[in-house]
Amino acid sequence: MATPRTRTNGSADAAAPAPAEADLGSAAQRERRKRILDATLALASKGGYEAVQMRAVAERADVALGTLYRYFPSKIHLLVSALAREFERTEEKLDRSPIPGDTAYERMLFVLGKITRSMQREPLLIEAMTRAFMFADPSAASEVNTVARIMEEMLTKAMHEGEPTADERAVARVIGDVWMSNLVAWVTRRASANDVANHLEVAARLLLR
Amino acid sequence: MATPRTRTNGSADAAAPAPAEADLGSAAQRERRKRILDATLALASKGGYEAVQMRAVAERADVALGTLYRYFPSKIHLLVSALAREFERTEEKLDRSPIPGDTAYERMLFVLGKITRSMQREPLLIEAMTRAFMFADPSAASEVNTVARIMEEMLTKAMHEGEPTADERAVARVIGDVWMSNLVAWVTRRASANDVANHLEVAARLLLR
DNA sequence: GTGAAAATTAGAACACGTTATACCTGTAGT
DNA sequence: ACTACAGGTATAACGTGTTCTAATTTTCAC
Repeated sequence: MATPRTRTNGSADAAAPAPAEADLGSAAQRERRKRILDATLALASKGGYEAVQMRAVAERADVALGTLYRYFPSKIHLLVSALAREFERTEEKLDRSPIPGDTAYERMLFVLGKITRSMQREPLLIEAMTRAFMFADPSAASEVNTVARIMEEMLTKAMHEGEPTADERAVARVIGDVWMSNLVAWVTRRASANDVANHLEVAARLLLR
Repeated sequence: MATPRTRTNGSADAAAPAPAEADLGSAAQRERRKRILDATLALASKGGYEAVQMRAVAERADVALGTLYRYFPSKIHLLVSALAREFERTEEKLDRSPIPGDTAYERMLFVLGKITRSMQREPLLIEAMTRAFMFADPSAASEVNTVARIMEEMLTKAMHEGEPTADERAVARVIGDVWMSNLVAWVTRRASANDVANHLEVAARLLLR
């Protein structure tokens, strides 16, 4: 949701639509939302999930705690929304320059490598956003879905331009699944960045010949 | 860890080995541990992640809160340990009777179907354990690893008996990754049980010909 | 059996996500 | 300009995971 919602005191709002991206609201509101997400990223980059404390975010974004909750109804919504914004930016960047590589396999590896490297650059940020994504409950389904959709789009486009076949879509989804599982393993330090890269490469090879 | 640890007041004990399964400790301690895990399952089955409250677990298991924390240093450790125990039981059951099917693909689908159906039988329990698994931080890496290892074993054995090749191991890992991602999607209600089954089938087809 | 060490208990205390309360402010409609 | 009201602020309060403290009980070596 881009516009703060009037607080309906109903319980879980799993059903609330929340178009996930539409710059509704006044300029001041868009500005506030941006400050909140920026504060979230800054805190997450510095200290990971636990450092993203709602009081700290509010203070850093220069809004009241109640306002923070009006914009993002939970820490999970907040972090997953931040992740969604980052993914949107990443996708835009990817769209701007063509993906090098002669085969779908090569192009896929290129995209996976890009994401993996950005992961290594900001480990705490990734830890925070990954754990929020994975911990999300149905009330944040919309935000989580946005992220999942963008990831699938990026991986689908990695293979080639234009409409993908059903199988290509399936391959992209599987690789996305491998990516997410490995992200989780990486966050718990069960897998090194190298392990992640290797597993992704193997999966791409198995699926893309 | 099977035996309660003396409380070393160090911070994160990511390094603590905790052999993950060795029935050390007195009979009374094993009994306490069992009561705690049983209480955890009961509460999770009835109300999911949020119903597994540490005070409630302690009361139901008839131990003091401090004792609960001595056995399981966090709610995450507790739930992931419960998941590990369930997985061990599932693996034993699978080991007892041979897996039907003529091809690796068919046998894989059989095993996946088994796990998927048990998931539908206890949705709240699965929700609780999945979210804990996904949210885990490095301090619970050992417990999480136990679960991941068993899952990989089960999926590897699904293909055929005996030592798997490197590629078979890789295939099992990828299918495990798909499984975990879909569990997450199912927990947030972004995917129905049917979606999960379909995605697993497609992944198995793509990887096992 | 006895005493030391470890485990257990009851309960207080603390941290942080979340909710609630009471008041203030800016803006839109008249 | 005036008023009404949604949005914002400051702050208290609450719930649950986690930690701490001070007994008490159990276990184990001798």
